[in-house]
Amino acid sequence: MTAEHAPRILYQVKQVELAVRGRLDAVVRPHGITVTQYTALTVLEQHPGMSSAQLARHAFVTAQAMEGIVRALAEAGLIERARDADNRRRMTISLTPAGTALLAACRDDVDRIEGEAFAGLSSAERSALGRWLQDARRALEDSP
Amino acid sequence: MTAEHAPRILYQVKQVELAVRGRLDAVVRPHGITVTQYTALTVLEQHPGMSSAQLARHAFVTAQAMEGIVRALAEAGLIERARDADNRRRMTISLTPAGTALLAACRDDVDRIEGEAFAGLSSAERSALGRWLQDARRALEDSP
DNA sequence: CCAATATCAGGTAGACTGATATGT
DNA sequence: CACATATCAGTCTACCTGATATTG
Repeated sequence: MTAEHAPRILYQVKQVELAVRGRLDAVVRPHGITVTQYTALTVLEQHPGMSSAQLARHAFVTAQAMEGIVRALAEAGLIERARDADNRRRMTISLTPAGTALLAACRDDVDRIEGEAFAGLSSAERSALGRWLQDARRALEDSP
Repeated sequence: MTAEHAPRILYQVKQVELAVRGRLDAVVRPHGITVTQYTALTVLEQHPGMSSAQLARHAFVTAQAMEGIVRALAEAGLIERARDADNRRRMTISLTPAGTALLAACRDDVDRIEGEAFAGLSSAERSALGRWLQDARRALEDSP
């Protein structure tokens, strides 16, 4: 007889991410960007002045992969790059007004998706969930 | 003054998934498959006899996208397809011994990654986390 | 005839490795 | 000279849309 393996938490994380991706795509696509590009934009909103290389490390991808995403956002006029005065090999990235406006235009829809996903959770439970996920990310980025 | 937006739980889910993907890639790549292919294999392990179309719905992708993944797994000799006797337009998929062996060979490494990610959580907390994520997936798949 | 399934064909996005240029 | 950053080029995987054939 075969042992019943309980689904791994890692697997369930991926499943939620897959389900979210489709919903998020429907929200951001009409604005002309992809989910990956949207995510980069939200990181820049929280951390203005990041470089492409920093964004890449943050997303666990190579500098080259992030380059393409950043270029697409720049060509769409959603971000601007400028040489860092202190470190002239670096390009700091900031949102343009159009980039800020795009994020604002998506916010309610994204909040609605999050509301649906975690409708059954209390405020305290949501805090715990957020904290556990944040700890998981940190644990995984520190160890390799 | 700018309001501080607490990072969304959806965002944190994606961050964990990104962090996991890199680690998982290092585990499965030496076996000649990608993370996406590995995930499909684990679904088939839990649900033997699924069709490609069912796998596609499960992963929130089109039948065509899953087709490519399934074909790659079949060409690698990790799965087998057979016409469903009851419904001859369907191809039911099952793991080959090589597919089962590959999953077994990865299991400890994947368990180790999960252990690192959620090292700080008690058994009860892990259960709660798994349940909340499962509920989130269901809520998102039911609503669209 | 319509719905589901499998599959072919072509296109795009995002990931990789490798190579190059430049600034610290 | 070593290292970090930005970027070009080529390739692969995983998505997508559209079209076709078969079965229920």
